[in-house]
Amino acid sequence: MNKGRLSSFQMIKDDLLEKIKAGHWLPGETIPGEESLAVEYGCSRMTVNRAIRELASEGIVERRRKAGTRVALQSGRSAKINISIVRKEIEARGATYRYVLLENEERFPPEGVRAKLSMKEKEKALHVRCLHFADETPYQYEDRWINLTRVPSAAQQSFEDTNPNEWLIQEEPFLEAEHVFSAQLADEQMADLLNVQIGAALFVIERRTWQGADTITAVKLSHPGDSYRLVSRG
Amino acid sequence: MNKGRLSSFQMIKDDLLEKIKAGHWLPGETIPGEESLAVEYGCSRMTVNRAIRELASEGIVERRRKAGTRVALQSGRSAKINISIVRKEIEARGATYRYVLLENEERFPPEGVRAKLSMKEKEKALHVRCLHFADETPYQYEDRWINLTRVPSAAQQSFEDTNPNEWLIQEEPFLEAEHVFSAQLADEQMADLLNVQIGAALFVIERRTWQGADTITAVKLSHPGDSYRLVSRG
DNA sequence: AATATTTATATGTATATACAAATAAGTCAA
DNA sequence: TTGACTTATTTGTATATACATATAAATATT
Repeated sequence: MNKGRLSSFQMIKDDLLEKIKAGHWLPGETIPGEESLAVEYGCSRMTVNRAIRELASEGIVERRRKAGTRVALQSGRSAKINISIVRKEIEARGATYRYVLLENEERFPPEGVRAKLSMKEKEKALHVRCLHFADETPYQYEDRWINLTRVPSAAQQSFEDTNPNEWLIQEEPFLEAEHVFSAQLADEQMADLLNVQIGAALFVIERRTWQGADTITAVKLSHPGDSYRLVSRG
Repeated sequence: MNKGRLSSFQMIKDDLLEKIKAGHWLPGETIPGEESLAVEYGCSRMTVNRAIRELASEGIVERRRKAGTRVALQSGRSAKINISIVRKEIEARGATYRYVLLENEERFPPEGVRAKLSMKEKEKALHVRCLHFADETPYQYEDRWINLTRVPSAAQQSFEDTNPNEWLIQEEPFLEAEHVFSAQLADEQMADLLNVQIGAALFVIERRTWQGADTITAVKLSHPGDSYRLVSRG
């Protein structure tokens, strides 16, 4: 009954989480039912319901009607990574951001890209390549293809001032994406662009972004591997 | 009023999300208040409240008392990565899993590791090193330190049959973790272990897991970069 | 004009009640 | 023993009501 400053469902949620983490109920074990917890906490079932429902949505517990609520078994672990806008990423490190456009041309995409963008043959896509600097050190090389059928307005963009990354997020804010992370070696071109030795390790992120059935853009982001660290907590 | 099969708050949530994605309300714009949406959908305010509250917890909208609810400005994207048990990862590729233990010794950890495990000086930790094979090809090299103060039972484990990865998940199921992903080059030792050229690209995951104040284990997982792909959707 | 105070309003939470839906467990029939 | 059916229990959702709280906007004060 709202004894502290936090709302009551939040207190209950915290208390349950603490007990679960402390091993009061082990993974797989069933925790008491809503009714009984409501009595224990001196509140209504709805309040307990909300607390547990939120724990369930966070993957801490699993619920099933009639069977009750049990502590989730962690079969693997999931890490949530935030890939923010490059500029912000760089600025967050306290470095100065600079951006250089290398190419902005309508081209017939190579086979692989055409497949990724699910485009018809003999259709042009926009090829944008650019470099993002942190304090004048190359930080990320961006090689992007944009589906012009889906985003025709991209053709009018110069991308001189606004980088394609930020422009697209502005233009198409709610997209689904798939990321592939890998380690690759720098070839001559990459070494030149990122100012590293040929054969240096690169941390590569490939991202495909779509909405509904339409793929909007496919991009390959390459970073010098010794300086790039993708961190995730949880 | 529950017109379809889905519950009403879910329908409202879906409908709002669809409208937001379609650009009915642009990022930064305020959507109608709960009261007014309740009238529109012919339901109670509480039902609308739940729909919008969930959208807020998913980062789609932002709410402020008196000011109302507005469509969130998308500042970046977040990707959820699932790092499952190595064995399962390998088996999911249709390959046969094999595991070889290389070392299992109590040792004084080097400075860096001692700091990570937040251990006192002159305290031993368990050093376990092993290799995970996919179809007889080296897939992952695991270099792990386990805090024996926190997990004393690890000292009794041979890790001959069960690998430390799975054993720890079993033993200490509820953990918090931090991951760092990076690209590195194979040195002589790595090249030998993973059967790659010296100077090959490695995809490296460093993970620290803890519970409360106690760090339980710190592990470095190295994979041949050209064969390892970490995929995430969302 | 700048600052402090008040007011109005949208969201946030708590609770009681009612019914829906899934399903574990128990019962009965073949 | 097996499978079909029933029932009892637990969670899931909807709603009305009441009050709490943050804060934008309006008003008063200096």
